[in-house]
Amino acid sequence: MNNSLPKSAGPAGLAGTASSRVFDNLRKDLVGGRFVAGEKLAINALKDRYQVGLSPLREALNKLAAYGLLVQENQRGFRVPKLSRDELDDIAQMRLEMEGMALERAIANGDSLWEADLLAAAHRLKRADITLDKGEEWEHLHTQFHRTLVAPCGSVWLLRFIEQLHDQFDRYRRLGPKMPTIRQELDEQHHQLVELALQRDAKMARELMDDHIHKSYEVALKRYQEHV
Amino acid sequence: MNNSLPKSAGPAGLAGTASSRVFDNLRKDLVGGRFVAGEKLAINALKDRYQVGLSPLREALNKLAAYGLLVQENQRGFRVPKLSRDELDDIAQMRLEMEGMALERAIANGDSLWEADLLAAAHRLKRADITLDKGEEWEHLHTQFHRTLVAPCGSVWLLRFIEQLHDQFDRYRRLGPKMPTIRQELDEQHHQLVELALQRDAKMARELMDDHIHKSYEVALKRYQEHV
DNA sequence: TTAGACAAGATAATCGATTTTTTAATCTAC
DNA sequence: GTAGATTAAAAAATCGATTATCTTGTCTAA
Repeated sequence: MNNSLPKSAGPAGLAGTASSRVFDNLRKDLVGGRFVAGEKLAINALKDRYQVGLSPLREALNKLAAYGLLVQENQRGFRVPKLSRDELDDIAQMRLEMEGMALERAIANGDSLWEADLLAAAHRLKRADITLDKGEEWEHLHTQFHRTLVAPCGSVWLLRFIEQLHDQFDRYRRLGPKMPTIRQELDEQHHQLVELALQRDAKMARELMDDHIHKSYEVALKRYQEHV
Repeated sequence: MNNSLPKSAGPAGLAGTASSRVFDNLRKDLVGGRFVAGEKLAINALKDRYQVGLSPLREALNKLAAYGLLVQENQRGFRVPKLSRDELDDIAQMRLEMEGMALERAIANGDSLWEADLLAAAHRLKRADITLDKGEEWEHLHTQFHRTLVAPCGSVWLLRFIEQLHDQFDRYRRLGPKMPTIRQELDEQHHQLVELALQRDAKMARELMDDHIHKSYEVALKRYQEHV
């Protein structure tokens, strides 16, 4: 028997350790808005919540702080970063620049395997949407779709930054309840993005991507403003 | 008495903890090339080297892994990331895009305080160069200069990514011994960058920045090729 | 020979307890 | 009353020891 099934999607292919498990779970919960922004984390409570000892928990918290999903202060532990309009604008602006760049490069580099992956990812996403999002399913497939879209951009660092920005952006977008109406419009764009990618129309694809991020930004902003 | 002196330049204003101290030191050493690329880190040896216990050491290693200066694998600890031509190209390319963008924005936003800071940073850097680099002095002032140059770009995330890319780039640039000849040429450009920034000539400044990064890239590439 | 099983040693990860520092509450002097 | 000192409780950071996993070398059976 071998360990071919990755049990964790942590930093790299880290599997199995308590630290990586709690990292994954905490990351999901932070991105999914299950903590209050600005909140101070009570480490002992987290120990219970994630069923893990102190050492692996602290290691996970340290990683998340370095990743930007937590802030760590002097000798007073960890807290969930505050949200701000300025930061949301910053994140959205950066997404525009970086995902636009990545998409153009991906369209230039992507091979036919990419085309297949893209179609598959879009299909899975659409199907999940019909069944109306049981749990985190749609979120995961959505992330996966955007990841696939830019995957062959040729820059490991660009992909890394984009991923990080997505996590940060989702802290805003996923405030409050779901909005199926707007989602439909955004889902429409996902398919148009695939179309344009397959046609290798980099210019139009980038414009659509800009629009897509703009629309998502408006959703996120609304959520943020309602949430305050 | 208060604690107005920051004792550490860690992730945020983290001061005092053993973890943050060892994080800073390890980061310096990794960026400065005092570890062999690809090397597996012997945690017990690090404990002695940095005079610190296992827990804070592991926390620092976890942070560095999330930051990208280490890689962490399954259940077999930490290692220093390998170097590769492809990655160097990627990093340099990303620096071109991001620092160019940041510089343009900084020139648009920077106030007169920035101008003063910039002149000061350039002066300190030049002076350190004359006294011929005692220890890490020049490196630190160099980092500081580039940081100051883009500081008022208005994007926290852009600054963060640039910082990260600098650390990665320096893993290549700082292989092997110093090269005073080329450094002189690069130092020249630092002053021209200040000139153009003060004149608010964004276009020329960006071109010069591109050239500056290109030249640095050539140095780094040479080092890398000699180092293999 | 050589692939696979096994055991011993080394290393990584985790635990439980201790030390240090912060926080909050109370007290005291003005 | 209020600023500052004092101290008890809480929380963070760290330590020392334990447990789990990997690695290496040796052996055995085909």
